[in-house]
Amino acid sequence: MIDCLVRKLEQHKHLSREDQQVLLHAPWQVRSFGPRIDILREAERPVTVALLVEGFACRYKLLDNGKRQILCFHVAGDMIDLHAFLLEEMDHSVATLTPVRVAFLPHGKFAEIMDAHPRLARALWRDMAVETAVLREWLAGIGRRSAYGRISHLFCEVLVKLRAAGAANEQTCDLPLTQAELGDALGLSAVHVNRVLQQLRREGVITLKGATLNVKDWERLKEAGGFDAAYLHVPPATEPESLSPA
Amino acid sequence: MIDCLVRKLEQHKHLSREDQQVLLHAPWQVRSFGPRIDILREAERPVTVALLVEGFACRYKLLDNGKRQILCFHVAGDMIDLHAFLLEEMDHSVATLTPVRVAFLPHGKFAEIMDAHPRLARALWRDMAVETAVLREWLAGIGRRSAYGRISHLFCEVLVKLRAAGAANEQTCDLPLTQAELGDALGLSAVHVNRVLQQLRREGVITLKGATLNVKDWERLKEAGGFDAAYLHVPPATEPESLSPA
DNA sequence: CGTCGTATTGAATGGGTTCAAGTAGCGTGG
DNA sequence: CCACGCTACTTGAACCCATTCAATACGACG
Repeated sequence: MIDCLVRKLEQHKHLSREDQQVLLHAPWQVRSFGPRIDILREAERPVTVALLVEGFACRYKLLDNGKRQILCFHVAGDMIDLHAFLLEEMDHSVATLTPVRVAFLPHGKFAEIMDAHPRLARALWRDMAVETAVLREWLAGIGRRSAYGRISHLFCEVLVKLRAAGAANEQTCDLPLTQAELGDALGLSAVHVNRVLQQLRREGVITLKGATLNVKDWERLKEAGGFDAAYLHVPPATEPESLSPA
Repeated sequence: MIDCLVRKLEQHKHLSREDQQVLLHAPWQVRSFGPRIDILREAERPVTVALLVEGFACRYKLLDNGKRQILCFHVAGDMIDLHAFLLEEMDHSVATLTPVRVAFLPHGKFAEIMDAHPRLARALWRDMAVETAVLREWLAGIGRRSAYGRISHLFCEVLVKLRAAGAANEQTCDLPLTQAELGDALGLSAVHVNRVLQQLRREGVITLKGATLNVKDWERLKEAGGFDAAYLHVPPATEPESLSPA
């Protein structure tokens, strides 16, 4: 169960048997949550670290003007509150999208492991750096791309990330988001998301039905979003270069 | 010289004498750069870590549509390429704004220090988490705030950050940015930045002349930007709550 | 004193929002 | 099994914030 984390960390660098064991056998406590539920709220001070082991979640911020910005999406294997471990207080919230299961581990225990296993600490640190790299790409996209480009880019990102996590095939993956949520993630209104989606469908680039995204023309989508997977820092083998060009 | 880093790290938690010494006496190599120069470019693979010891710099991304997005600003005491240490390859560029001095340390040496001094590693890790927190706030601002709000918010942030770094007084600080650069940071056109600045001046909220920002009405600016300093995770004492309310 | 970069101004355009109404899909209870 | 009600999705029209283009002013500096 915890091995979704081990698997992810190992994608980049092999972990020693000991490092793996210490993670797997730590006293994690697993809890389940329904969909669209806050797991952590801004200004909270968690006493545990949390690992998403199943389902989809997202970070978000509520602004004083009543609007919401989704900051990133999380899938199984992601640590969702390392920030609070390092900074004490949450400066944003984390909510579920689908039903999820989350494994918790007390800060003290986690700190012990980190201090005693620098390799493991480094791997988690690196993982956080990847998350930050994605955040930077989002910033660039929201700041400087058109709605059409942003949506295309997000779809590229999701497909590559889920393929790397082994949770998607060639051109299809889960995307359990309403159009309003897509808007909140991309800095757009739900109405405009709707119109752009229709355009993408009309052009035969994608299909989006229920919670399933189907990329029918990868090259076109990539082009539309100006997508270059480098910032995701996934092993090249897992990139979908091999997708049917039409 | 390197103590700008030590000072920053100590703001949060005291470092042992040994931790301090190991940082201060590492074999740093200092180099100077002129203004508006790239220090690191996207796709590069640096073999050192870099610490900004004097001047202002920024990260940025160039998009395929020719536009630029500035991702964050850096001041003395900031590590500017920990990402490349963790991820190998730069996924964005770092450029100077003013003339700067940068201290370099080989990755190998840095890795040794990190592995041998978990406390120090944790402090740097924490520092990176703060940078990420700021990035999230930028994302929320660009995604969901008006131009007027974004500019106000940025000015609040800069003032608080520089005050915390001891590089600003009550209401005045350096801001060595052209309006075009402000636009690139905020996802706005230079023309519109200009118009909003004039409005802020007209309203008597700020003054911005050359490279100097003067906040004449902190409360008003804070209100306009919906600013709440929590995300900066600076010690409360350094926040400018005490500013003249008019 | 000319020149180059930065700041300023005006007018026209447009991408995206907002508001409002209508439709489709789906689980629930009668 | 159907009516109900919810939520998500869709569509149209009016509006507006911000962009773009283009011209002008300013100011520092050689």
